[in-house]
Amino acid sequence: MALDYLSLLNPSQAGAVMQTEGPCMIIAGAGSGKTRVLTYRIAHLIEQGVDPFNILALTFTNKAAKEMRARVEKVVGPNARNLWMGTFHSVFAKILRSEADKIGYPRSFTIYDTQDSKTLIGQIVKELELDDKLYKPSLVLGRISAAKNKLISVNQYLHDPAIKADDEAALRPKIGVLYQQYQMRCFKAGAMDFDDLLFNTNVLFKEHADVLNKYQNLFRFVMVDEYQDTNYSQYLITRKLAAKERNICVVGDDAQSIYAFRGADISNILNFEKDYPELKVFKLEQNYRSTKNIVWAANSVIKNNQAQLRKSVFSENEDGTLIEVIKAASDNEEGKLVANSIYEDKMNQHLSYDNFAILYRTNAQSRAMEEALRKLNIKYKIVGGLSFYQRKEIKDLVAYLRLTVNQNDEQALRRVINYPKRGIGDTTISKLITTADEANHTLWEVVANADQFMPARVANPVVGFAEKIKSYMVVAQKEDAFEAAKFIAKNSGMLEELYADKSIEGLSRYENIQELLNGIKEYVDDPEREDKGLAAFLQDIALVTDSDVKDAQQDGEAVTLMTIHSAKGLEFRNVYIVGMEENLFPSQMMITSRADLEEERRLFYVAITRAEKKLTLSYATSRYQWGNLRSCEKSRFLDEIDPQYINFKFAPPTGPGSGESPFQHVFERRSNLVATPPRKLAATKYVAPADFKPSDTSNLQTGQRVEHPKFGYGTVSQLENQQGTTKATIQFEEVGEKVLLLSFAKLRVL
DNA sequence: TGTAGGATAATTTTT
DNA sequence: TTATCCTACA
Repeated sequence: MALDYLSLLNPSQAGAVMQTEGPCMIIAGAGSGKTRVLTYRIAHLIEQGVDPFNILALTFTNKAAKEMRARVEKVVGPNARNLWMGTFHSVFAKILRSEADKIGYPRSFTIYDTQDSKTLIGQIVKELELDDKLYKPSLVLGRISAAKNKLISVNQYLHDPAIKADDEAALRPKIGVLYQQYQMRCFKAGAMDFDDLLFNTNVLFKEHADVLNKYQNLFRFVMVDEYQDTNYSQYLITRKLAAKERNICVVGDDAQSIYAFRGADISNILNFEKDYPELKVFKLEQNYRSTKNIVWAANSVIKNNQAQLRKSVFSENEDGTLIEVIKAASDNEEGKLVANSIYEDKMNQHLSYDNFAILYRTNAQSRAMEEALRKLNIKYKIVGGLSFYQRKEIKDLVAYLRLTVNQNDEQALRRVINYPKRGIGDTTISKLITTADEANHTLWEVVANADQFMPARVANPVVGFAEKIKSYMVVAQKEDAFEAAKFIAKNSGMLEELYADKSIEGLSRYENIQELLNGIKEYVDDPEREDKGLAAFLQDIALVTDSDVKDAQQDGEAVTLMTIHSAKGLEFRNVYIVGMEENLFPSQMMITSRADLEEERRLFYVAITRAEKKLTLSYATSRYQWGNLRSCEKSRFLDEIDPQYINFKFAPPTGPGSGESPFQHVFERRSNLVATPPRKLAATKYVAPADFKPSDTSNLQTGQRVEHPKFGYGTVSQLENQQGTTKATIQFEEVGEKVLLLSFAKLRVL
């Protein structure tokens, strides 16, 4: 069997797979078969007789973990399910769940998401009567988070003169106090934020040698993917776990380090060599993913960085097509040109929309792209952005569930104590909080016994609320997560309230709740699930990101839209990197220091290397920002690509009907012309009649007049049949020529 | 206490 | 442009 997969690997890959004992570092260039090596390495371990329960493999996303588990399973069979595989956060949350009492937290602790943390900080700032302009929650949380990632405790923070000087220089001397208060409130609420999961794991291992010992014996083989993205806290956890057996293998690529803003520290790679002098290093430099042109272009970009481990990534694939650059006059036109290009390539090369990805620096850029894709009836899916679990109605129901599991969860309590309305106002809530503070009770104790602290008239609804929650606790103890959630959704009055709202949003909120319940049902019905309780479910979803959710419900082929950050680790045949403009990419916040700019450049490197066959870059000379037009300059990164890999392509002739001559993908290398705002307001905007009904278009003829709900009236000028689908070219009166697929387009024949 | 409407701020990237 | 926050009034 061993020979079997060795034949699939090149010498350095095989070396890394066979090196199972002792510390090992794999420097893996982009597209060099890193996942394949990790997969076979795990498979190899198992075939050598290592029990999967003794293997810990840490990844950065749930998706990567899931994918790797599936791939290992293909090689070694169902045994792979017993692997400890997951993100740092999910694996250690799981461990903390069984050990939390040792460090003073309840085992059913809540995980605060970023929003909970920010809200709490905002509340503390208010309570301490600090200036909320100065102490913005996101800034304060960033400071706290950075401290935790470096394992700086509240006490250390308060007593460190350097930190003190820093905060005072920034005119924010109270950050330490806020950190202290925040930490205390979280602790009281039985809650940990994302960083606490790692911080407290360190505390646990430090203070309880027996526990550390237990996991050292359990995890005889430790593997870490994307090692360049680990922070100090994560580094220390893995070092401790591997201290005994020293069987640790890390995989990383310094050129792809893009999470320094989250505390990731490239020096972990350098530290690694110091910690394990007997280290074996493997370099994977052959790129199997991309064409030569793409690899060369990427190399020409990254060599502008000073700080990097030298390695030479090369490709033996075909040269491939040159990189195309699209220049657009505005963000909307950029969308249009990209969408057109996707449509053309799909048709000409008989591709599926799954082969395309549009990558951008910020989530806000997705909108222009979406609009353009919708106009051409191109299906797309968005990864990231507002997560399902961040929607209001979902958070509301989840807050009820959280409160049922952990009554001290302050943020959950505040969220639902007066939702649906039960006559508990802000005054009452602040009174409850101050009472709890003064009498040194938890908020829940005061809520449950409100009648002892305030007049009956105000206290009654509060006590009633507490009784409700108590009854949920009973249900949750007897029933599984689904039954409990269903009961709570009904009994809380949430379902009723949402059902009564007949607006479009109201309807979709109601559906979202149903979807959440379906999700819980699925969770409970999973035959391999051991713990079907509410607490386990909540723990699970707290660490789910939307890339995971969206992936699960992919239906049919669609173009993928996402930020470059979330594209890491993925690959697509044709990739579009949009918004190649100064102050956008590189981002305005990242151009002041060399280190930041280099991280931004690595991000560009990551983006380029996602493409297998064709890469297209685009930029706009003007862009809407906060409702008004700003002119933009093309990104410095464009000039860093060696021009020999770029196609200086001129535009196809302007089509009839498009009055504003939008098709100018002229790449002007030396042009410093200031953009002229191109956009004129649409004078008469066509509005579809309310009773618009699409007709059967199977017998459509050229010359016929049609109506489209978005484009208005037009005449069919051309019909074209391609592999069973019919393309219609239509001259619309207001928006000009459009090419529509009849199977998608909603047309009414007049 | 609840609501409506105006003022105001905001866009980096994510577990 | 949009979302959230705050204030004034019922």
